[in-house]
Amino acid sequence: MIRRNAGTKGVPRIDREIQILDVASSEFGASGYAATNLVDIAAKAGISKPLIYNYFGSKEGLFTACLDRAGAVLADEIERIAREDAVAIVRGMKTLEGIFTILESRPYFWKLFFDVSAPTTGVIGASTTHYRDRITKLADEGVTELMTLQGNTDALDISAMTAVWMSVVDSLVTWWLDHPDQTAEQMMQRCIRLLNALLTEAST
Amino acid sequence: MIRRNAGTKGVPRIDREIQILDVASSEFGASGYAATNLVDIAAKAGISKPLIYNYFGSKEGLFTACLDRAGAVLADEIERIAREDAVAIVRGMKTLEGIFTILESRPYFWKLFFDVSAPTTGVIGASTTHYRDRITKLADEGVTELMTLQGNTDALDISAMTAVWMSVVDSLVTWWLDHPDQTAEQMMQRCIRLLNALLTEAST
DNA sequence: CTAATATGACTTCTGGGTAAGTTACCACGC
DNA sequence: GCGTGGTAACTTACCCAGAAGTCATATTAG
Repeated sequence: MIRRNAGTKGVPRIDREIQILDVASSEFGASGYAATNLVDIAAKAGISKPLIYNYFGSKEGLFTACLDRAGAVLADEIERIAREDAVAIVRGMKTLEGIFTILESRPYFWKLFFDVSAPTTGVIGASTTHYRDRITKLADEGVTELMTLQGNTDALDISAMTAVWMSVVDSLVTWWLDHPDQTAEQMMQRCIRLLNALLTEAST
Repeated sequence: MIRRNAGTKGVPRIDREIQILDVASSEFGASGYAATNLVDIAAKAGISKPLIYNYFGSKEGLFTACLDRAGAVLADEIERIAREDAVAIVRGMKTLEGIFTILESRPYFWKLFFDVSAPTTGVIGASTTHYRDRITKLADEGVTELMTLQGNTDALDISAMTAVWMSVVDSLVTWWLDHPDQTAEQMMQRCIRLLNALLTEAST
């Protein structure tokens, strides 16, 4: 029997993997792990489902690969910024700038680590926890610095503040997604204005 | 044939519905729509799956019922607070307090409206949009007040600030879910401390 | 007796996963 | 240059577990 579309199309495995990961990350990020199915991903990538299985083994494997790629990129960048010597709010703003830059072309990266519909066990749970911890640790570090300057060293307060901070980042990225005409520079200026509005309002 | 568990157990429909909605809301809230299955919900409610279908028709119907109940409770409370005369940050804190109080015994209510794994079409999409819009409108109103006091009436700034505010609420609720021993009162005190830390730090 | 509450056992269908084969390319001997 | 065999890239057509949804029937309160 003749299979019109069978056979190699000359795309090297590494390129195809990246292409699949791009599609998968955006689908997983947009709809969550459980609501995403591999046939759709394959269709959007212009390939067939078994190719995904050849390269990633399973749905879990694919998701884990997405997590590993996104986690490495994000954590590396945030770590780089943390090594600079800014503290407290200035450090926060610098981190924000770095994250905006990283996420500009791949906004869904961030969402992968906060997907409630993904398994919390097995490799996915392990990978999620690993990268989320790595990022959270850095955020926690910055928040601890800021809180300590205020004499507040309560672990729960710091933990909650860290969660809020991460969420603020998330919301700004999401907002940016809905306003793609904005540049990174404009986003930064906006953040400064918003911060000032909050601070000056409170001082009255 | 003898069916041990068949027959009424004397539980009126309305009570059973509430009981099912409680279990379902917490399951949907914790794992997302797509990752939740009705057999689990039935098991946790101590009933059989067909009873859910008798009362709610479908998985969609059950989720919609969860949304309608949670949405009404949340939106009513936030509207009530909006009618008070607090403005700016004070209004924000009062809203937060109201939300915490409402959510104390049912923290998953909030999550239902921000479930990316839920369908965006059909009755679920309509209900989600309806309540989310109702809540967002009130948030927008409060943020506009605050920003106007600063002389900032830029629509994009207000829109971004609203997104950040909603996300802050979301993150606090999520954090609370991870720390279920905390009371609404403790959450409120914590928020006040966090706000102060931010404000005093910035003024130095 | 009747209506409401309730279930066991079924069907249907979606979506994860697989077996087996097709096509293109490249290295190598001649 | 030219068969030829090995390998990498790729697909069709299928299997099957599990979750959505249905039906006929059982039990009991009033």
